[in-house]
Amino acid sequence: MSNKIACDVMSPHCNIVDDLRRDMPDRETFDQCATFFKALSDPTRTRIIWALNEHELCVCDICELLGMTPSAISHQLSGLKKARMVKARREGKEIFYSLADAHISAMLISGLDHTRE
Amino acid sequence: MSNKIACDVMSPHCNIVDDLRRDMPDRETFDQCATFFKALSDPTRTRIIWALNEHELCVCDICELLGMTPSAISHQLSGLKKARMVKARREGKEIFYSLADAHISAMLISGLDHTRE
DNA sequence: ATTACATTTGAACGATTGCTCAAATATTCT
DNA sequence: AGAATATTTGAGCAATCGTTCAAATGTAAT
Repeated sequence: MSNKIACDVMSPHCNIVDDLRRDMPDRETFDQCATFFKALSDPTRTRIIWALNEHELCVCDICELLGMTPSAISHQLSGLKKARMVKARREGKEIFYSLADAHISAMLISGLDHTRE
Repeated sequence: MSNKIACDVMSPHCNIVDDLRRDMPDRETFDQCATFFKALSDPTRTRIIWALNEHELCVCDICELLGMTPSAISHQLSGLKKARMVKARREGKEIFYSLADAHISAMLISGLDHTRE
């Protein structure tokens, strides 16, 4: 932060800011929270999550549904898996994906609801 | 999409995919939904939204609270405003920001709850 | 009018993202 | 073993992101 502080330290809202600082969750909480929302911040991922919420699916089902490359889908799934939003199960040559827990789909649903006002 | 389709069109999950395709909301719905979540996908923005949910604040209050430049905060606020998550009100030299509607804070709160397990 | 303060703006930057492509890996069938 | 299918992996690339910096704008006080 190279600029000097924008407003006077003795600003009238000084105590409000102090109160907020006391109550505010720590940085790491916000970091994790933002990471969680990031999983839902791309339309390809929201479509994948929507689909997996309806049905366990293999990579190739998702490719067909979304009209995208196996590679593109696999990359996204691996990100979602690393974020623990999705889990995988092998069955022969296919790998079936499903949602890791209910929070994610609940969040997506309420995001979709909000979108449709 | 330049690769050939990954799996056989006559795959056993063919009807499932067809069913999903029928029920799936359209692309634009997912685009808007992802845009909504994108607002919450960065820790600076989640902290701003958290703070505004507690109190209407001017830019400079937020700067002080987060230890960031007015410019950085202003850029983020302008993004949030364009996404209609935040509204502004001028009072003399200061501009006070507050949340545009209750959905946003509800979403953040449940994200934070999920984060803390 | 001039100064001071609060905020915005736009260019510039390094970092990250989402995809493609080609190659690798894993599994099944013959 | 060898071919076929399903998926993953890593490099590469354009696009976007979040911040900084310098300059502009808007408002109030002197």
